[in-house]
Formats: sequence, structure tokens, C-alpha cells
Amino acid sequence: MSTVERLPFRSRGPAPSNTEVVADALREAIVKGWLAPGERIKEIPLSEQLGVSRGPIREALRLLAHDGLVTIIPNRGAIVPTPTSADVLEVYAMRSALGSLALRKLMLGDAQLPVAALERELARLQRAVARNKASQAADGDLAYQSAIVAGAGLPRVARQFDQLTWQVRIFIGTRGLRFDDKLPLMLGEIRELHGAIAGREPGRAERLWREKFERWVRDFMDQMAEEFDRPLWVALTNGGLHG
Amino acid sequence: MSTVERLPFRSRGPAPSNTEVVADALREAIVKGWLAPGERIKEIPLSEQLGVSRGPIREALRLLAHDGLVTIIPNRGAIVPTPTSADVLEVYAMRSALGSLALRKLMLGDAQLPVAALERELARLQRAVARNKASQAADGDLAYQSAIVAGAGLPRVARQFDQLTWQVRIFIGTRGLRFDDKLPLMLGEIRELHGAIAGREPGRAERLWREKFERWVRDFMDQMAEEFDRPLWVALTNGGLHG
DNA sequence: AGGATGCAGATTGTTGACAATCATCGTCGG
DNA sequence: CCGACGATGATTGTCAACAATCTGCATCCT
Repeated sequence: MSTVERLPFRSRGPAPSNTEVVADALREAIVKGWLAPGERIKEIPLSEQLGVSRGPIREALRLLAHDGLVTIIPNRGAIVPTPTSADVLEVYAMRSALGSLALRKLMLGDAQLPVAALERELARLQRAVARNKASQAADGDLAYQSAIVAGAGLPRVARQFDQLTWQVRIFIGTRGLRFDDKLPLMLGEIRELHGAIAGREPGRAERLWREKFERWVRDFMDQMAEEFDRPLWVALTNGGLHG
Repeated sequence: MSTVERLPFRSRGPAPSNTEVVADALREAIVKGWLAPGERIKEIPLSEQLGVSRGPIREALRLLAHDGLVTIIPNRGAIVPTPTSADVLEVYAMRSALGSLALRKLMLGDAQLPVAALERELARLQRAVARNKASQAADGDLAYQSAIVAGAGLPRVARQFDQLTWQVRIFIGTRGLRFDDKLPLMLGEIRELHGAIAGREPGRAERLWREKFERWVRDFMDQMAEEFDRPLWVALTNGGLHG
């Protein structure tokens, strides 16, 4: 018997390293806008604030840089990036394409579907929408999408998709994007998508997926007072349209 | 006057940090098979061999882990990954999809094409094939592909594409994949593709791109004595077929 | 004999101090 | 007055030593 037997949960996996703790803290700070875009992240103040030395800080910053949550300039340190409308378009196009790919793989032939995991996320989303919690609903929406991609058995696609999801969180958090009045739409989209998946209708699922992404990227562009360049969007994503 | 004034090239950009030097050395060692798949990379011997401390070694390993060139297990260190046939399929599918996306963006409307850069890479490939240098030819092929994606103005797509290219180099280097007798085919593919791009024929360019990728992934699977699952491949990549 | 247990060596995770680099600002020369 | 130059402080890059963790083996108990 291990001596850690007492701790009821957290038993799975080794203790999180300081690097992970720092990375989680920074992710939250950036996504929630506590660190403004363009702001410089200095290693020493951060290490004092979090109570660790600069080593883990540096490793965490390199990790976040890999996911695009900070930008590292040699000998200048890390800064919080300022996403542009072109970034929004690119990130959504990549997520749309990677998700389509995962959906097709997931529903190929008689592969087993992760229906249980999907229904769990759907229920979470449903609760959040019922309570009118916009932030939790957005998390639920993203979590459902992630569950689809994770279930396809394509680890690199899933990793990349989740990395891009952090960018979406930055957009929402730092550009002040709102969707309080679109929670029912969100739930409806996921419900319909879930039905198409559970009912094994690959074509309909992929179409719903793509429509959903176009709808949201268009809405975000509107909120940012940027023109939505539909020809460009189609060029970036028509990869999956079937006709 | 800086003391580095002597070095004729390398003058552009700041001096490469030790982390970059280590990362480059490791990339080469892994890609060329000097480090066998499954082999453990120990920090201290490596630091002594390269003459730097463990700090930059660790940062370089984290960097490579991000690109999938090593796998890091907490408290166990880094090991060289052993790619499977499923990995080959996934990597090629992603590269095919990302490249299609970049091609469509590149040739959209009246955007300016990076013809000069493409022709430079084409010439390099041509020289390598003429001299029958298989390794250089492969580099030239990959460099031309990279130039296409880099020219599309989609930085995340380009970054991801180049990261996946390292995986291709691992396949070639560690699985002993050969293509000595396919150099003319390689050159022909790129020439035809180049013609379609320079001639502004988006549809043909994208078709050639996809055919090229299917041809090579099929060839690699054959060499690995693995069945090429065409339905799966189509599901992963039909995103871009237009009909 | 078989399996759990604890020790020893090796390796990674972390730390604080030192060195190199960069930005800022005041000064000097034109 | 304006621009180049140089000192100065702040910040990142690097290093070597310390602490925590893991693996393998010998030992001990049943």
C-alpha cells in the first residue's frame, strides 16, 4: 500500500510538478484577462508571487508559448499576445477543419462511438444553460467539441485542437466577446449535433459542425466590428463540403 | 564593433541561444537515427557532451517534445518516440489537409504569389535530383512544400505544418524508408504542382497536392509492410475533394 | 519458495547565484 | 537644438549544487 492512500482523489497520476502549477495559473490569468494583451510577464516578480524559483517559471512560459498563449522574444521575455481578427479567422478555420477530420474518422464504418462521454458533456452544457451561466456554458460547448475530437483516436489532431481552443478562450476573455443571449442557440446546436452523431449520420454531423463554426466566427467578427470575409472563410474551410 | 564580426553569415538575428544549439543538435541526432527510437535521453551525459549545463538541455527537450520529436515522461525524462503506421497516416493526413488549406488561401483572388521563393526551392530540388542525392532531394521536396504553406500568410498553419514535417523526417530516418528510385517522380510532381500554382489553377494545384500525398503515404505504408487503409485515408482527407 | 519491504544508486526537479544582454536616460559633440 | 555615445539599472540566459523521485536489487517475513 502506498503511503498516499489517504488522499481520496488526486490519486491518479503523479503529483503535478511546479511547472504545471505555474502553467495552469498563467493560463487562467491570461484567459480571464487578468494579464492584459501586450503586457510583459517578468520572471522574478512572478516567481515571488507563486513561491517557486525561476526554473519552473521559464519552463511554463516556454510551454505556453508553444500553445500561443504567450509570445517569447529572445532576451526580452514573454508578453501576452494581442489577437487580431485574422487570428480569429485562422484559428476557427483550423478548428473547423481538424474537427471535421476527427468527425469523419469517428463515424467511419462501425467504429465504437464515445456516446457516454459525449452525453456527460451534453448534460453539463444543459445544466449551465438552464442556470443561464454564460461562462460555464461556453466551457461546456468547448468541452463537448473536445470530447468529439478526443474520441476519434487521432492524438495529434486532438492535441492541436485543444491548443487552438486556448486561443478561443483568449479571444473571448480579452476581446470582451459576449454571447449571453445565444445560450439556447448553443445548446440547440450541440443537441442537434449529438443527435446526428448518436444516430450515425456522418454527413449531417459534419454539415452541422461546419455551419456551427461559420455561425460563431461570423458572430465574433461582427462583435469585433470586423468584416466577415466569406470567400476567404470558404476557401479556408470548404475542404469538407461535399458538393 | 561586436567580437563576432568575423563570421560572414549568421549575422542576421541575435546570437543563437544554447537552447537552440542543443535543440538543433538533438533534432539532427533523432532525425538521422543516431538516437534509436525508444532510447532514453539522459540530461547529464548530454550536457557534458555538448558542453552546456542542464538548464538549456531541459528547455530544448521541452521544445522538442512540443514538436513530437521526443516524449517526456514526468520524473522519467525524455525518450525517442517510435512512430507507428497509424502515426504515419495521421501525420500525412494532417499535412495534406493543412497544405490544402494554405493552397486555397494562397491562390484566392488576386493575392500575390511567392513565385520567386518557390522557384528557388524548385531549382534546389532539381539540382539534387540531377546529382541523384536522395537525401537532399527529399529535403528539397519538403522545402518546396513548406514554401507553399509559408507563403499563404497563415502563421499557425505554417508552424503546425513544419512541426509535422519533423515527424516525416523521423519516419524516413528511423524506419529506413527509401525512395532512391523515385526521385524523377518527386521532381515531376513538384514541377507539375509549380506549373499549376504559377498558372493560377487552384483546382488543379489542390488535386495534385492531394494525389501526391496519397501516393507517398501509400508508398511508405507499403515499405513498412502495413496495409494502406484507403477508406480511412479518404475519410481523413476528403475534406478537400471538390465533388 | 514467493512476495512484500526497505536500502542504494541513478536521474530528474528545483533552487539561488552569477554572467550576458537589453532598455533607459543623461551627456557630449556637432 | 538634435543626434550619437556611454554609463546604469533591470531583466533574461546560464550555471552548479541541493532536494525529491524513481528503478533495481538484496533482504526479510510468511
